[in-house]
Amino acid sequence: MTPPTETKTPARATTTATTKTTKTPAQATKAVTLLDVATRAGVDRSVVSRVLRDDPRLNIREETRERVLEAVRALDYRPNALARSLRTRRADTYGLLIPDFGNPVYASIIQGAESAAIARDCVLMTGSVGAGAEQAAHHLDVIGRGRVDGLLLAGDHTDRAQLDELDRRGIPWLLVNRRLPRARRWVVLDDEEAAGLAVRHLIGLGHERIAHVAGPRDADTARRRMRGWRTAMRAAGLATPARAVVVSDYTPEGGARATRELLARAERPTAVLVANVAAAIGTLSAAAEAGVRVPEELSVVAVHDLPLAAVLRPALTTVRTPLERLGARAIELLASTAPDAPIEEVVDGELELVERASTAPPAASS
Amino acid sequence: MTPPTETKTPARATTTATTKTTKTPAQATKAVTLLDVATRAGVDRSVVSRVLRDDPRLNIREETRERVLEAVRALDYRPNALARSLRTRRADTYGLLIPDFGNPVYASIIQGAESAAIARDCVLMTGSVGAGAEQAAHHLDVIGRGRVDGLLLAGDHTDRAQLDELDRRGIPWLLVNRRLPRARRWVVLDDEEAAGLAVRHLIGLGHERIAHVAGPRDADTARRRMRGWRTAMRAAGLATPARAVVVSDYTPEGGARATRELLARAERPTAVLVANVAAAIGTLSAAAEAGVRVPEELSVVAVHDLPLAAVLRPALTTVRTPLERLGARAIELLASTAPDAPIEEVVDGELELVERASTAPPAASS
DNA sequence: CTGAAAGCGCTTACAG
DNA sequence: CTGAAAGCGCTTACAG
Repeated sequence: MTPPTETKTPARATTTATTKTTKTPAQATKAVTLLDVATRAGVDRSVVSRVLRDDPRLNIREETRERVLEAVRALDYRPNALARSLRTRRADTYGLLIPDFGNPVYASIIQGAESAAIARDCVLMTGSVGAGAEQAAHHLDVIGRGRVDGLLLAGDHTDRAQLDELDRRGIPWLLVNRRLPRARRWVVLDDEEAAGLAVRHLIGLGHERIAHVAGPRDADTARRRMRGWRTAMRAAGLATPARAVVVSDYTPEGGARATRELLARAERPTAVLVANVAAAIGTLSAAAEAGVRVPEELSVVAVHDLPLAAVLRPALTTVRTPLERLGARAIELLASTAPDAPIEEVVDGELELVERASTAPPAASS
Repeated sequence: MTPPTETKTPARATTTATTKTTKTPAQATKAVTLLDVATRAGVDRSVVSRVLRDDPRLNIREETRERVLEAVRALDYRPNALARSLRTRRADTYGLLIPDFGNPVYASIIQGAESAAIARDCVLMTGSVGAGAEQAAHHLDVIGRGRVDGLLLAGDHTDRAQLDELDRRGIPWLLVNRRLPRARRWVVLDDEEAAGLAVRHLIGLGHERIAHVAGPRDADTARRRMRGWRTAMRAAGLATPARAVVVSDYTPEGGARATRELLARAERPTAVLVANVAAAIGTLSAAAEAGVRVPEELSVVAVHDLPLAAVLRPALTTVRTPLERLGARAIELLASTAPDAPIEEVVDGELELVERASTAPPAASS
């Protein structure tokens, strides 16, 4: 009705460009809103909203619905997620906390979680906590501000106090790939079976002195893989002396260090199960450095497969684990389970021994 | 004033638990709101808000301010980020799109961007687009719904049409580690210099036949590294024939394939610059497979350093690049630059040749 | 069968 | 110096 007033700004022209003109088409790109769509379609905002969310309690003439959808298309309307979330009290966002983006094992978990989140029309926010506890604090703080509907906790930087804090704030959480005492919400892989599979492969090749480069003492995965090693050894009547085990972390450097220690011991093993593929890279490196030939003098097998494993020298035999499925399953469980209900799940199936060049029968020499 | 009414629900007791009781302390964990804090402190909500954001236009008695802060602490109040964002029209969130979480080069970029976002009290949302274009579409769609204040685009899945779409929606974007024709907002590393540094290292060792395992033809980084290789070669009076170049992608498998091709050619090089560290892993693998000893028969150097490089056999000589700084700088530029202003920045300094075991003088045999 | 209204939890110009 | 009010863009019980 009222035509755009030509605002003449005489003397007091300032540098600020925020003169409120009545719509300047090219500029400003003011976001299209529900009201814009409603106006164009000649209906109320609420009708547009209901059409878009397919409200079953909405009986509308097909013709009107068409008009609404046409307006949505014409204006390329995209509902504002923040406004929607404020109203519905659902952020449609899940958080995932990992130790470090550089760890390729977590890459697969992230990938799985991301796909599952997308499949639910949600968004995944992944943060790393690294070495610095202050980064973890930041993430927990942010998360407390209503930005996520739930939080996946992978990696070792979670303690009981943090879980209590999340409980207090009413934010559902789920431990991924690890457990914690008194925390009855977790989803993990069958680490024990993965380790067992690797050991049985070595035993099948004829090995008897099979060492274990284990993960960190306080890591839940490490304990379960160690148990798998021990159980499989005993089942075959083989000894599991303390000297056959050396503790490492899940990095190449750690694996190298641990392997050096192992190779320096009196009675050298003919084979070794490394608890983690990244550490196993270090094992190969340490063996080469010590002049120990793999697989002739030392067979090496590791838990978790990676594209990288195929391209190492020698190519690394691994146990493939469903890491991506673990991430996806974690989102599904988090999204579909009541916040106070326990979740205790071992992701099933899909363990597979990927035989490459790093394992072979022991040399006849012994 | 009115005491909690004891609601006796006689006959029509249903299963639903949402009987509106006047505060049930233990249960429900209703989020603390601004009003709760205001009520406890005996002031208006607006005062609390201003105290918390340190509004300079607020003159308040020190005593009152104390009371407010005390209430905030006592209730452990955390402002709702969604409500705040809706009002201020700032999501305090930046997006980052990468091709693949499994690529360790991007891990460093993410890490840098994450730290920078945290430093600005913002949140980073990282999504991967992988092979599937539909995942990219999902992310772009989500981003169009007001969830981010700006978007970092790393990786090759961006085309001009997507940028136009973002422009239309008024979402500031910035290309990271790549450029695109007619897209004047990017931040990159000094790829040319990085490649040059590597080549000069090889030349310094006495090499003359220096091949190049290049990146993908359409990758901007690949072109710049190739130019660096060529320029450094010519500056030393060395030839850069077409047969000295072989195209690869930035994966170990691709690097292995390309290197096999290179080694099969008539006149074998004594050294090779691999455009990317991941591809160089494949180069080592292919060399070993072909019985070509590194570095005795072939020196190998790659762009980008990784912890992994130190633990390969032989340990890989690399050019360390400030990837983390690239990610951090990208966030800073995105946050501090007007959406329509051009950004064309080469992250400066910090290139360093990390000499390990994969490079040595050429064998005297030639 | 459709519209008007209230409200999610904030921030911020505006009164008093 | 502090409070009341409007409004960000949605959704959803409630009227008519």
